[in-house]
Amino acid sequence: MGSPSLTPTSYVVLGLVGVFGPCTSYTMKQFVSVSIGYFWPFPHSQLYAEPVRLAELGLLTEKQETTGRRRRTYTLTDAGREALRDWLAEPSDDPTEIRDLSVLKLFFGAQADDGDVVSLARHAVDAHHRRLAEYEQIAANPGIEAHQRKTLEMGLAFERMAIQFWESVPDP
Amino acid sequence: MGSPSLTPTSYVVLGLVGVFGPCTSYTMKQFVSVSIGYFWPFPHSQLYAEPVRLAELGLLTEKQETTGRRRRTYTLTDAGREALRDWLAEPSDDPTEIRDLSVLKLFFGAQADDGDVVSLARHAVDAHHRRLAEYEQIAANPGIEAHQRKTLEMGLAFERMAIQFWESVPDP
DNA sequence: GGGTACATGTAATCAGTTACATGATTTA
DNA sequence: TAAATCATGTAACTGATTACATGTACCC
Repeated sequence: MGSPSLTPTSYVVLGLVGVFGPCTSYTMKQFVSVSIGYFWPFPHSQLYAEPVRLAELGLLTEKQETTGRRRRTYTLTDAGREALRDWLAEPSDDPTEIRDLSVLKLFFGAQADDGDVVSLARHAVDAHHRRLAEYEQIAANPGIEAHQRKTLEMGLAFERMAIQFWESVPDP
Repeated sequence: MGSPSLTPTSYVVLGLVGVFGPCTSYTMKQFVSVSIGYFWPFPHSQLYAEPVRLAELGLLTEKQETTGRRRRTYTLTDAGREALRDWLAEPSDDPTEIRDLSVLKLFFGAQADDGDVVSLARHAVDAHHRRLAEYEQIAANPGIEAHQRKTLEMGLAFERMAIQFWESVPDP
């Protein structure tokens, strides 16, 4: 039982089609760019390639326009909805990966030239401020679904923490 | 100017050889598993494959034992040290990626069965507690280099934040 | 009606992962 | 000396990224 070789990206697609109902890759792309894309980034080409695979596996159905843009609309099958629900039911043990080049550079800071770490920290503070502002703008929309808002709160908390952290770096 | 097509992993290797001086892949592996491996994970095979590439590029030199384990010891060349320093000097604009399957599942929580989100949160609290304990144990060692300790503090701050966050999830 | 931005995809490449495999060393 | 574990690698595969390419709609 269970699903053969679905990646996180697969479930993202299943989840998105679940959220929207029948939709196209572009619809997903738009939504991703202001939501999960912030903490689980991937190129838009995946949103075109992955649904094809999922359709082959019988987890989505595909209907292509015969006219105009000939875009493909995807719909969850029962099997797809079940695969998604199974995945959601199983708590994850994989640890969080925080991939941050600035942190990586900080780690090797002893080998940097004087001043480089300080300017690294300054840039990071700026970047996290900008990111925080983006999140706050998104959060200002009152219509966000509860779980998605919760996720956003994680983002907000992270950015605030990161700002505090990087502000503390230049000091002894 | 600048380096042609070095990945973050490349710089990790350069940085590690810089930290240790001449060393083998296994030495790197050991250190990675209690330091950067926590927030920038990758399989040990990379630590065998990547130095070969870097040696071809002239950024490392390789010396292989002729006897016993025939292990290869790598050393930074001047070009390698310069490439590393250049990279460290340029502040990164790439945003942080927080890859966390639990957060991803939370995001799609509206489509989960009753109770699944709550148990997801419980598992996450546990996992982050365990991770925090590991970090604290590492931090107890007084001999850690300053920048590395700073990085560890980021990890500590993140885990504390994550615990707080996930504890808040089951509630309204 | 021409330019520009939005929209929709495909093909090739490659870094990273998985899986395997064996050699060396320690320990019981 | 057998077994277990540590150490050292390689080969194949593939998901993801990069780069390209073109179609459609809108705006000036």
